[in-house]
Amino acid sequence: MSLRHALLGLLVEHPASGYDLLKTFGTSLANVWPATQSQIYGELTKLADSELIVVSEQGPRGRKEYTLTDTGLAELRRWLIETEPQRTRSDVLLRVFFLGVLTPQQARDYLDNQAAHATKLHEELKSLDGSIEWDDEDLSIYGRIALEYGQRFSAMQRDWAEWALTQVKDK
Amino acid sequence: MSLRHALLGLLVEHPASGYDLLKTFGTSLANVWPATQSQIYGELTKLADSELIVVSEQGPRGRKEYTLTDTGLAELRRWLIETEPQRTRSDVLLRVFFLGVLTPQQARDYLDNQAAHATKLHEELKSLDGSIEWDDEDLSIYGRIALEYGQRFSAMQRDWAEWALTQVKDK
DNA sequence: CTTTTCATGTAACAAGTTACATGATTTG
DNA sequence: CAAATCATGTAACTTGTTACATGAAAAG
Repeated sequence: MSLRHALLGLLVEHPASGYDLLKTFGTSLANVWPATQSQIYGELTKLADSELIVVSEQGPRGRKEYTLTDTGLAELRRWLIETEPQRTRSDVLLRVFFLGVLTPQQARDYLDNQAAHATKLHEELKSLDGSIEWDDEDLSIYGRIALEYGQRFSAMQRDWAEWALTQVKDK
Repeated sequence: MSLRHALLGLLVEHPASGYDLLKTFGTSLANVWPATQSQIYGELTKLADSELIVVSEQGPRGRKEYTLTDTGLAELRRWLIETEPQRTRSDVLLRVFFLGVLTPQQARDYLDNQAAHATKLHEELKSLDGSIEWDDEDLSIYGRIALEYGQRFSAMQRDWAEWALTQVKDK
C-alpha cells in the first residue's frame, strides 16, 4: 500500500490538492512510483475518511486542498520504520530469461534498446542533477540521495546491456 | 500482463504443471517476477482457454501437465519483440524521498538495512554464479546474462546505500 | 467568446494478495 | 496409518489501469 504513503509523504511539506499531487506523480515520482489520476483521487478520499489527512481549504473550481494530520505523519513514520520495502518486479529482466526464443539479432535488438533507454535516462538525470542547487536542507539531502540512486541505476543498466550485447553471438 | 508471458516462457523448455511452475516462481523467478499459487493456476486456465497452451498429460492427484502451443510461442515472441517493458516501481527509493521525517539516526538505520540486504543478495548471487557450470547453450547464455544483472544491481544498491550513509549527518 | 487549463469523480475491468478448502498419493 | 507432500481450485479483497463524464475559471 505504498501509494497511500507516497501521498502522505508529499503532504509533509505543504498542503496540496489532488491536481497538484497528480502533477508531482507525473514528474518527480514518475520513475519511482507512477500513479494515475483516478487512483490518486480515490486514495485521497480514503485517506480523508480515515483522518490521516483533512480538507484544509476549498478553492475555486471545486479545488480541495488537503493537509496532513498528526495521525497521518505518525502513520508515515510507522511505515518507514516498521515495514520492509516490498521487492520489485523487473519486466526488463524477466524478458532476458526468454531471449533464447528469438534470433540472436532480435535478442541484440532488445538489449540495444535497453542500453539506449538507460543511456537516455542517465543523461537526463545527470543534467537534472547539474541544474539543481543543492544545499544541506533535509529535502535536498534526501532528494540528492534519491537522484544519485537513479544515476547509478541507469548507468548500471546501460553498462550491463552493453556488456550483454557482446555475449550474444551468432550461431 | 507479464505473468501470462512468464508462464509461456517457462513452458518453452518442457511441459510442466501448475505445481511445477509454482516452484520455479518460488526459486529462480522469485526476485524477478513473484507470483502466488492462486494467480498461477488462474492464469494457466485462461491460457488454456485461449489455446496458447494445452493440457498434454494428466497425472496422479489431478495433475495437469501443460504444453506450449505454436500460437503460444508466437505470442511469446510478439511480446518480446513488439512490446516495451513496463517501468518498474521502487519502494526502496520511494521511501528515501521521505526519510527527512525521521531522525538522522533512523534514516541511517534504514539505509544500513538496505545495504545489508543488498550485500546479502550479492553474496548469494555470486555463490550461485560460482556453482553453475556455464556452457554456451541459449539457456546458459541468457541465464548468465540475467544473473549478471542481479549481481551488478545488488552491488550498485549496496555501494549506493553505503555512500548514502555518509551523507546523512546529525544536526 | 472560444480554447485551454484546472479540477474532480466514477464505472468497468485487469492484476495481484490472502486465506480457505479439498483430497490424492507417497514416505516413514 | 500418520504425516508430509503433491496438486488444484475458489472466494473475498486490494491495487492499478483505461476510459468516460462533467464543469468552472482563466487566458487569449
